Amino acid sequence: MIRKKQVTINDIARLAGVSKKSVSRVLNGESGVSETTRERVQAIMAEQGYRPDRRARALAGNRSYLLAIAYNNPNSAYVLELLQGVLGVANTRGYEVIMHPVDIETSAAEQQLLDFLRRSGIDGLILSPPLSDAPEALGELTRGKWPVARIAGDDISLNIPQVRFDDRAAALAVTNHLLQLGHRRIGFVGGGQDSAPSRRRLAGFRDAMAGRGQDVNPAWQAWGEFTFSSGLEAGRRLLTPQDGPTALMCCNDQMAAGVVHAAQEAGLSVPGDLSVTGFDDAPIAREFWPPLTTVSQPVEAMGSAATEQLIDWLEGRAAGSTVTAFSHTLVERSSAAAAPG
Amino acid sequence: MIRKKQVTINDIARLAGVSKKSVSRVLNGESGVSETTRERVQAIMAEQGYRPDRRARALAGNRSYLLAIAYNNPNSAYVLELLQGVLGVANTRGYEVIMHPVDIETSAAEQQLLDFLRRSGIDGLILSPPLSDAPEALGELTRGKWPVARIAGDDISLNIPQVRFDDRAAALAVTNHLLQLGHRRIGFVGGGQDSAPSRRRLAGFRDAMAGRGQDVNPAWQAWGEFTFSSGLEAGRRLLTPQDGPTALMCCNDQMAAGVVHAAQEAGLSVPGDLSVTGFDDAPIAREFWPPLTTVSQPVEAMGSAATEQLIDWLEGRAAGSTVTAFSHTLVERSSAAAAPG
DNA sequence: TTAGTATACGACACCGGTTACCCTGATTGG
DNA sequence: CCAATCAGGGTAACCGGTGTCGTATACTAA
Repeated sequence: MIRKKQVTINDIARLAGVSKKSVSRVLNGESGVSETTRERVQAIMAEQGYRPDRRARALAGNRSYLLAIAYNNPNSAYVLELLQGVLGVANTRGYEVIMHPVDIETSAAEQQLLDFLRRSGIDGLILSPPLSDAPEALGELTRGKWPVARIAGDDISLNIPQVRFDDRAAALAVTNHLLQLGHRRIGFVGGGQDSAPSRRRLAGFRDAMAGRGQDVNPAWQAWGEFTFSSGLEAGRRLLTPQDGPTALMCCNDQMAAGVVHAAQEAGLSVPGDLSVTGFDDAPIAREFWPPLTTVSQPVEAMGSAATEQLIDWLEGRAAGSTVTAFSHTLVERSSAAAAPG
Repeated sequence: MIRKKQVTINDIARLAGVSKKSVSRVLNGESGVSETTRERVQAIMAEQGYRPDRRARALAGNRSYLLAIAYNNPNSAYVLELLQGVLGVANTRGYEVIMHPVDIETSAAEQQLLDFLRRSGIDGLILSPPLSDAPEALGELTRGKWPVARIAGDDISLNIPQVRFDDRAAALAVTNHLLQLGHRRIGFVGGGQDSAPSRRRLAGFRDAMAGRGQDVNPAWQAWGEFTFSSGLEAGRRLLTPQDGPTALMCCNDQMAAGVVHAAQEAGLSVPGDLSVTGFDDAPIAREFWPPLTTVSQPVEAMGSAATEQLIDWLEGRAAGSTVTAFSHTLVERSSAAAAPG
């Protein structure tokens, strides 16, 4: 195929009247080059539009300039938004990014990821949730011996770069929002009873309720599977003809949508009779009717941060234990309004 | 980072008692090796778990074993499903895949893609819709001079590998479905008036109507932007209190969802009073209520096919003009039912 | 003054494959 | 019987960078 003859390091060296090693030094910002030489070489590189060949660099330097994102999130928009953030910093720092879907049960994920790490020849791996949030899926991977960064809510203070999202605070915020709207009879719809995010969100929910001296009614709690249909079922179970909740906090938008539908089935109007909140700000939150009040994560920024930290670590510019925390934004739409009565 | 000392071609050569060139020949299926030698070498490669180093191969062979997917589709699930198909064949054939989002207006896309092609050092590029379906965005790229494959509905018989989806037949099928349900007053909601898929789908719609001798009523046609809100507006415009359509065929699921909501606003029940069909089988089609009757594309298979053809072409195994056609599957859910009355 | 030590380079091997070219022995055709 | 051909295989250069080490020059310290 048409592969243009590129300018190589040899051309630059010849034009600058120095050895290729010196060009290499300039390229990598190493010391041992005088200021004048450095400038001359840089000028020539710019003039010739020189771009070092990634393949050669990779081979000689025993690296690949390839990063990967491991993902198993059913929310595609989340994955691509994360990718966007990762790509942004990776590309400006000379890396490419490959995607690595993980669709096996988490128990086998560790082995599979270790294998991938060994075979693919990537320089670093970014673990995204929910995979990254399942300790049993990681094990060896997060001991700091592998070039791995992690995006997850929990900070188990591992020796790898981590990006956190404070689920608990986010859940507290939505719940408070409902409380401020006058709701007192508030229920909770979790997803995957064992999932770490759900547990943290439940904790935040309880914090908020406790903060106002409200009891949490176990009869108003249900656990789904993060899907629309499980939300629908949860809604049908929870929305009893009498003594039902006036608001439901759901652990993701799909389930919230299901709950809204269950309410409509039961002849309840949303948000007139029942307020419902989602979580994540997935596309469905916007595309649903009524549009869902929810909380959003700065997903793209989290991707950028993780990548930045990972590359810094790989290149020895920083320790492998950086932790960056991000927080939510409450997105008020129409599925939550003042409590009835 | 822990980078295991890999088995190299030299090790294999030494163990097999041949030159590394011979190992290379075996590796690449070249001739000039006796059957016995070939088998011996292969046995040793297997035994040692030898995997040729992609970087070295890339450097020496002046290739990169990197493919890219250019995408600008707002439907994330579509993009990731495509990726799944692409990854499947790419990986088994020794390639990695990088993602390349394109978010600029199509007029500048061509230059940007050419730039990307030159700078990134990839071996091949897969153009996905809607980008790949906008002739003005491609130009030079699809003249057969660049290592590009295209996934799009139109076959303008270019000299590059192409994968087609027959939008017209799919639209015909959904429309026929509505006709079979007894509908006669059927409207059409397009997206992006100039978009090629919408035009083809309109053609299919007309085919079906003509096939039953039905007129198409221009008052029952509207054009949105492929978004929920534009579907909502279209629905509000079309669903007049009297003399309105009894069914609406929409060009994607988001718009169909918007239309359904408009119907509910207007006091119409779906599918009782109005049947609505979507297109694409996006997640929302399942997550919406009522779940949308729609048509789905074999997206993953299309990704695989495009990749297969592209690699075959790159490796000189096939001509660059292969065209593979795929067709729809009608997904009957609950948003379309028998015509009222 | 002399030795010691940074500083600023260059030479050269090397990363792990591929490409271009050469060599040898056996077979075949005339 | 000899030349041409071909299957089978080896040698060495090369792809475009980086790592290691040697060395000349200038500067510093004793």
